[in-house]
Amino acid sequence: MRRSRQKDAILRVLCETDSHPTAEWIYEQVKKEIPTLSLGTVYRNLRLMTENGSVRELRFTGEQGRYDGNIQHHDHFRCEKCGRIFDLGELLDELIKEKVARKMGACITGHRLEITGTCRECRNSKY
Amino acid sequence: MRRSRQKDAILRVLCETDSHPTAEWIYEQVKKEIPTLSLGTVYRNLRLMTENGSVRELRFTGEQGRYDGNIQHHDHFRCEKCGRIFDLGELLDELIKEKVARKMGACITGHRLEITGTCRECRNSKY
DNA sequence: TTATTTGCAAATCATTTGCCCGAAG
DNA sequence: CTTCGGGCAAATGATTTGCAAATAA
Repeated sequence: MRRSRQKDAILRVLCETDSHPTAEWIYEQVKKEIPTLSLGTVYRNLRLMTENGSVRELRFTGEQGRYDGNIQHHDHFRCEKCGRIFDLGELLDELIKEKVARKMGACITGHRLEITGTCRECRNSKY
Repeated sequence: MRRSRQKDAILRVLCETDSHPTAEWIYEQVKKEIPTLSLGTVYRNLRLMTENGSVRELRFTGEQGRYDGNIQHHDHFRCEKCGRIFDLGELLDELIKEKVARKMGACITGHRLEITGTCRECRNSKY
């Protein structure tokens, strides 16, 4: 994969935020710096980076795809009111995975865990 | 929500399988019985039933949406080779959720957990 | 009767692709 | 040079929607 100004900028923007943005949002940000940028390029590069492991793709319930610059495994909390996604550490312990592996005769390579609820702010907001 | 022949058939087909089918697959099955059925009706009704809680929508992998007639909470194992989705019991224990709730000041309403790997059959297949 | 649901086709929306041109190595 | 990446616009594929006709209550 050849390097480019747009790839650099996309990855930088993604890594500088902790907001798990959509491709669209990244596009808007990078456009400020490279006005000729096209949305297709953002999708293309996010996909390439996901494939080579520089980026993680999150795909929650029915919504648009979101991206995470933090590739270390971690689980997520999604607030059902405001839609924000927060990082949690790795919650699922190895014992559970081993238990599943044994019971199913399967070989486990990963997991995705999303906890949902209402975040502190939304609980405290008036409406 | 008014009852209808197509709603009954859709729900029956979904509950009779354990294959976590797509809307398309359900459509093919029900079409055998109601040849005039349209795909739009399947989508429309699956959505209504998801909203009123008769059906569960699975949407983890970026793939097409899948539906589950078993509405009791349970987690899933997805084989990355054959793509099949197997049911697991409820794996995530309450303690973990409480810990998250306390740390985040959030109120937890649910979770989705998908474990991925290679199932027994695929491990044993030659290719 | 009359309110809902259906079937159909057109519309949406996120994402991907084809193509030709400009840039990277 | 020569190959790969970018911009653009058109294509795709899943899902949703608008509407007139059909059906459940």
